[in-house]
Amino acid sequence: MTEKQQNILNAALKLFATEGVTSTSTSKIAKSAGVSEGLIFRHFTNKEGLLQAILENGREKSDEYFNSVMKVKDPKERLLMALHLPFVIPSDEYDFWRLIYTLKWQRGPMEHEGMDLFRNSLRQAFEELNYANPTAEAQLIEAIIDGVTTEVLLKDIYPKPLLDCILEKYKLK
Amino acid sequence: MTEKQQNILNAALKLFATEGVTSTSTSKIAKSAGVSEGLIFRHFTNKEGLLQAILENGREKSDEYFNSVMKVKDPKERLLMALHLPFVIPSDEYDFWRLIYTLKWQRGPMEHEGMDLFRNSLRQAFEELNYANPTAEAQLIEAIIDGVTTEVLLKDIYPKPLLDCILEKYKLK
DNA sequence: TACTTTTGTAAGTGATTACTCACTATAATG
DNA sequence: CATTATAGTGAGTAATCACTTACAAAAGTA
Repeated sequence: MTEKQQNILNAALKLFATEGVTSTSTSKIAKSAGVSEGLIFRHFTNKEGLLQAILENGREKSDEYFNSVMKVKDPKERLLMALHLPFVIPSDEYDFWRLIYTLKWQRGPMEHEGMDLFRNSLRQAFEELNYANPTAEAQLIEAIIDGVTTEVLLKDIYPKPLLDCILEKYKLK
Repeated sequence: MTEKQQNILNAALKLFATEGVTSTSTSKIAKSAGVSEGLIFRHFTNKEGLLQAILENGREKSDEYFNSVMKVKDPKERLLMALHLPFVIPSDEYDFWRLIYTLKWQRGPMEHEGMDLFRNSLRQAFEELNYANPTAEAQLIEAIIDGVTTEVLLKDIYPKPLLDCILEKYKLK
């Protein structure tokens, strides 16, 4: 991976996240990355290929988050870990997650293998805790993580009081 | 409002919601609405004007939802009403709400007057119920409505078990 | 009926789009 | 050193973009 190749990826991620994929032209990316427009196509075939490269690049990060939750054995601890997720995203990853959340509405939610394992591990935690409807509970906690992450990415909030409210609902405090 | 004018609004809403605003060309809208492309500009000045017309058109709907919650006096009943919101959206409004949720990431969340009143009425309900941090609680319930609405709009879920889980967390059952 | 306003169209406009091509500079390899 | 593969450029391409303009049909109004 050359330096210019990295510049392209960085510039494209920032532009895709802030202005949207279709509103970002390849010429704008090239200008922002300080390379010729042709180089984008040499390295990434086309605009879609560039987007996919960004997505693959970030998938490793997201898998780490999911794994850090799944490896926790104690069910209560695992839920605690899951509910912390929105608050442990480092701000230099915000652009990537904004991109993910934007793409959801045009291309559907990301549904790779790791995501399924994550969902199952949550459901299993609720089963072990004898919740009445573990599947629905897993769906809800996913929705909460989703909604809270949206708040974190779009507004600037005070994490602590919000997290306290969440944990109280699940009696994890 | 002519029939063709309505056709344009309907076609544009559907295309904007499913493919995104910037990926939808005015010629595509015209073709889908069965009118000449020029008519779009006669009636709505430009593409942005068309989007604004759609948004104003839908604001009445959203205000009705918020008002139906705010007019409830009893705080528990009001929270109950608010948490029902994601499940009372009729499916013929899905396109509009998908559009709203998409735009959030490019143009920021919609922040009109009615939204502020809604937020305050939720905070006040938590105050009356003597919650420790009403502001954070209002933020959380907003995030939950947001996340659950996302699930409703993007996946097909069973509303009842999910709603049950939510109400149990707030001891509203 | 005569006149004005509104609604609608078809054929344009220049600018921008994603992408290609011919070519050069650099680096790796035998 | 000679050869070959890779990295990089800049000037193209046709297609599409949002939008305009000139003009006709329709509808309202006196």
